[in-house]
Amino acid sequence: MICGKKTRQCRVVFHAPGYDLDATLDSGQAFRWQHEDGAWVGIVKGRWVRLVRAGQGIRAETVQDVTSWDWLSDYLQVNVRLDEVIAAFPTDKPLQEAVAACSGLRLLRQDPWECLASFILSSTKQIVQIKQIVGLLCERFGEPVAAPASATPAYAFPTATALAKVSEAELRRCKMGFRAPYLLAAAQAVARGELNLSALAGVETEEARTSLITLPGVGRKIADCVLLFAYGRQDAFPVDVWVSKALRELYFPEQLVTPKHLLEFSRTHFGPYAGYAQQYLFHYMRTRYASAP
DNA sequence: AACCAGGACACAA
DNA sequence: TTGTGTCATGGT
Repeated sequence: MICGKKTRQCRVVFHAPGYDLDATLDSGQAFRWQHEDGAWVGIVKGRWVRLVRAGQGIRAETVQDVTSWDWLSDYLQVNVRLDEVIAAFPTDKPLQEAVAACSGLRLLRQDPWECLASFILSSTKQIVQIKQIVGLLCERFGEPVAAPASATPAYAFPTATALAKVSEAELRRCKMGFRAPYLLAAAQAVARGELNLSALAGVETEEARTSLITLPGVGRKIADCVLLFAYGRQDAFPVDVWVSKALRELYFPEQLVTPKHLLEFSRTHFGPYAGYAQQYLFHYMRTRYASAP
């Protein structure tokens, strides 16, 4: 680890051979990363971070001295043995093709509140639009975060407490439309302690899912996103329009399959890392025609 | 310019 | 239990 004392900048390199930053940071898990001249800039746990591939590793830069990098290695999940995850996948052709096409794609481990709020805003929105909404939300209601002078101003993701005080009309000005009352209700539930997000880390997946679904605007799909992307429940399998399309086209071509059947299939077919498999299928579907002739 | 987007919900049948 | 309309907004 090398720290530049004069500039207060601090750097580290995580050994992460094969880690695909582009796929991971831009695959609809997190919505705050921006691609800027070959690097990814984002805010993690209230810190400005710049990430860039460096040989077999990922170089990270912050603006403040950092004594421990656990917060970032945990977020990026650089220590997860991806080969073991993939080795545990079923060997069916569709999934193997997805794995081959998206090699190096990983699941992140995000902050529960940011993840929950972001996915409340995600319903029937394209990823670019979700990024825009989240960006506006942070700009208007998030605390300023120290960033390099040359960088654009940075803001932390607004806390539940901060958002709980905001009016629905103000939220709607962030272009979130009918999702505004949902976000506000979630913020208030968390701020009041009616929903303890920290406590969810210690309960069974099904119980955590039930708790999340009590929130208005949070159904099975959004709950599973939070369980998978924030709580590391790798058996959670969010089925959105893309994953639904992937399952239908790749596993049940020319067949009528109910959503319930798809959910049942997802629970039984993909094994202990079903959530990981889900992310590969999602990204595969979204990118497979992108570079086609 | 229609169509669709990492859905959820109330209500109908 | 399963199907349909609605919600708000902007990209493609």
